Amino acid sequence: MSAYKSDFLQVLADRGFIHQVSEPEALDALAVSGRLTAYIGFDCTAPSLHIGSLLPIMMLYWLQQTGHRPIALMGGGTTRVGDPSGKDESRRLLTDDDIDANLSSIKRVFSQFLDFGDGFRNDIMPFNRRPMAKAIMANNADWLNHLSYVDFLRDVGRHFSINRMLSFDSVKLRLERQQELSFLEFNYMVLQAYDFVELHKRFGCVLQMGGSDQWGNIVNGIELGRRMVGAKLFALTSPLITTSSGAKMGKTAAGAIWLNADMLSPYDYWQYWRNTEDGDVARFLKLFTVLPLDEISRLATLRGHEINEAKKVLATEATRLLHGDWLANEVARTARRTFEEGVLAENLPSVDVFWTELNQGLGVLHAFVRARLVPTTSEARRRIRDGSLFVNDIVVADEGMMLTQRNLMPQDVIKLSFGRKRHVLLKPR
RNA sequence: GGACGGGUGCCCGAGUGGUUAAAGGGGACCGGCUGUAAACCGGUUGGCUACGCCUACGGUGGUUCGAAUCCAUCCCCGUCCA
Repeated sequence: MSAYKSDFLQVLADRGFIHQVSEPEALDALAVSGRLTAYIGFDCTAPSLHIGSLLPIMMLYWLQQTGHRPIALMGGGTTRVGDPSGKDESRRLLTDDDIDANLSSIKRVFSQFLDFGDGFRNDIMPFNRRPMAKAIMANNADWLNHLSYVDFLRDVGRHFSINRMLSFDSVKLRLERQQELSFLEFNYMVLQAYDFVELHKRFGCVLQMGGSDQWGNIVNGIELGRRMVGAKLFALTSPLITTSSGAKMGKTAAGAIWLNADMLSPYDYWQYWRNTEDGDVARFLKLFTVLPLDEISRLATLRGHEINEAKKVLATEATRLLHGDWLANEVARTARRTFEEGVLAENLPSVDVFWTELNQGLGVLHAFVRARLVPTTSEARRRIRDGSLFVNDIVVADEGMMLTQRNLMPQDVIKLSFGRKRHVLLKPR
């Protein structure tokens, strides 16, 4: 592991955040000599970020914890264009209303990880020798939306070489695969480069971070900064995180692992981390928790069924960061009761039904759809044939089964399960 | 504007008049084994008021007893030409 002099780079390196750094020695020296301002951009393509964005967020977290100043840049402007990097086809364009709605819904999550001066976070890290710098939230719509086209072309566009742009992966891939790349998307990298320069001018930002697929875009920004304002800028990218069996992170039955609680419950979030593959536990502890490294290396020595302890720590710590202490402990307890003690945990995700429905009898097929354990009644039928639906832990044998008050457990709930892991309580009211 | 090729289920991709809700693969999910892991093995993968009905092969209209498959037209994509 390379030895950096700055806490910032050393922590990121130790924890496995670094894929590539431009001019590491110079950046390291800069980080030692004073406070850096660095940014990461986040697109507003969905109403919530998902765990793919967690890695960049953690980089901003460590940046701040090691005494520097993070900027979370909302892509209110760039989302109107659409990043072609790593995509085969262009996404359909989002409306401005969608983007606005997404943006405001995404913003909230950052205050869990960063201190914007609202006093919400107040971590004291041992290596934090400087007073904490307030994080900045910016939105590139503020400068991109009002650009005048010809001025922009003259000031910025003249610094870009089409020849070179064509050689970037994001572009090259599309062309090679004979997938269309619109002029609109082609401009994304220009706008992103311009963001970097703008943030440099506004806030003295000298470093852009991002996923490894952003390297080309970031380097463009460095180049533009040098040409336009003679700035010395830096790039730092994180590795693409896949599970040890090679899959991309963040896919599950229900879809993406969202960070917003209204799109994925803290319980399900905890479960996601709890089900981490053995081979990923140590790596994920370093990336997605803030536990000290010696504690992590201790957990990493666990083998066989003992590694489950480490997974629980991972799940609880990761959930704590996003949802806070109280919820993290609560969902950990719920999981323990459900999976280890085999008793009914009343805090499992639940769905309300009416007493009158139970009086009349509620068909199992519909009950499972209501609980959102299966998407359709057809699916419910298939799953019953598979033997993977359970009512109160008893396999459902008859698709015509009716749920009534007789199915209520002493706690006045009916426990529906899909497979061995996913449970929802039906609560009459 | 012209020529040629193409648009099939979550994705890739077969299929050129009927037995096709559509081969095959990938992905995903469930089950078994286990440790709420991986690997492996098995199953499932359009909807519904369900032994029947409905929707589906870019859109619309047509030919036919019958169309993803044939015809017309429109839209979209790619390659080349202007």
